[in-house]
Amino acid sequence: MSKSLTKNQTLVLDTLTSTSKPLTAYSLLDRLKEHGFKAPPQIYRALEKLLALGLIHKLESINSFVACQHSDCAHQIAGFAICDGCDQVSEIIDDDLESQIRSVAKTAGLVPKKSTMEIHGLCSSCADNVV
Amino acid sequence: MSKSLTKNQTLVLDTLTSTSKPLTAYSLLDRLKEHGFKAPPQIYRALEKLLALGLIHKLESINSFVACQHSDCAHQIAGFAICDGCDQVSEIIDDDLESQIRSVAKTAGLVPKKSTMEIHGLCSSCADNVV
DNA sequence: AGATGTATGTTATAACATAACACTTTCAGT
DNA sequence: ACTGAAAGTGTTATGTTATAACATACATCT
Repeated sequence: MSKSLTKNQTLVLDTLTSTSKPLTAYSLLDRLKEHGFKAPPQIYRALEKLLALGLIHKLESINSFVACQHSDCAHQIAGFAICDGCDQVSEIIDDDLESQIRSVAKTAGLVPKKSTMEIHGLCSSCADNVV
Repeated sequence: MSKSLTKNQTLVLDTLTSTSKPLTAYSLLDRLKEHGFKAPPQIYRALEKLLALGLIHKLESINSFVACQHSDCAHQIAGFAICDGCDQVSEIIDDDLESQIRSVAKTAGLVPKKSTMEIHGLCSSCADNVV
């Protein structure tokens, strides 16, 4: 059995999982104050661990965190499609994308360790509403 | 001739161009204090304009800015290979990458507006030195 | 029990970014 | 050249995101 999560880690993960939208560290802190959280390091330490376990992802372009939408992403390369209208995020895992990233890294002579790909735009329903 | 840049914009762009490594807004501010810059908004406003003109890029994963390496990046879609050892950055523009991004966006039902792709790792010389 | 490794609570501060206001410069249209 | 709109600047203050540092607690192994 894999290592179980601590109370704080579980609370943070559950909050992200049940929200389905990306949350910032400080909005997590707000939501978890009723559970005794008081200061940013409590949140950031839980996030750090969850990231290392591949259970969540950080969206660098919006300084926010989302639960992984797949079972276990620890070593996968994912792309994210982020709707700027409703904040909904889709996580895309795709062999072509992964090989594309490796190929770009190779072009640059880089041994890749970690990558982020984030696409911003409007989802179909938000695009319809703007007109 | 395209619109010319203001003094502040030129100073910021020249600093980025002559450095060839990514700089944060605050390190730009430090370097430009001798030219009369005194407060963050002066830097951020210049950066904002240069971004809009496609003359620089923001690397979201390290909160830093680099000059565009493709003299006039009308391309909105670029990938960046970032060496965590020496901070050197390569900007990659590649038709396959671009179509890959469009395809990922389409999978997610997103009309893409802007995308970021940043790959972290070690360049060949840094990888050799670690051993 | 003692040693080790990890997690936690807490205070303080560092690092990144923008709001708001007053003033100046630029430049197209009359 | 005048003028009004748009863009740029200087400045102060503040908001937002993230980590350093230190003390304490708790679990696990020998």
